[in-house]
Amino acid sequence: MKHRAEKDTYLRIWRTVERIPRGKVASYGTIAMLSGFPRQGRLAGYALHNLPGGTGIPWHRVINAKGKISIPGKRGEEQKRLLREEGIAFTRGIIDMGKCEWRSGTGLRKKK
DNA sequence: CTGGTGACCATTA
DNA sequence: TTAATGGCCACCA
Repeated sequence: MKHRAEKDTYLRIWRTVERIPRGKVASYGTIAMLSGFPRQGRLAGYALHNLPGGTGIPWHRVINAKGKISIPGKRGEEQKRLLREEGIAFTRGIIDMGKCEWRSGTGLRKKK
């Protein structure tokens, strides 16, 4: 095996998503940052879009920075349903960040 | 190589 | 408040 460098990028993101605890959510940008790619939320989205099924990775715990679901179509509806089952509250289709946003420790936070 | 697209984000007006 | 713009990376034709 030789070339696998590209997939490695996705694997990193998938691994980070796997770390999200139940009942919490994280934005694409956060996932990218924790994976070692600051300001590359697009990659997180791309990686999850290419996420194969049956991996057990909680892809539904990843949303955009606005606290909403970025996935169009049926897949998005399914995500909303899964999040509700985990106790995530939706207010007018928006998740209460700051309450449900996952932090990988006390050292990480959003700054303004 | 070039250009376009995407489950994004922060800044600016 | 909403819109528009730039940036950043990976993939595809």
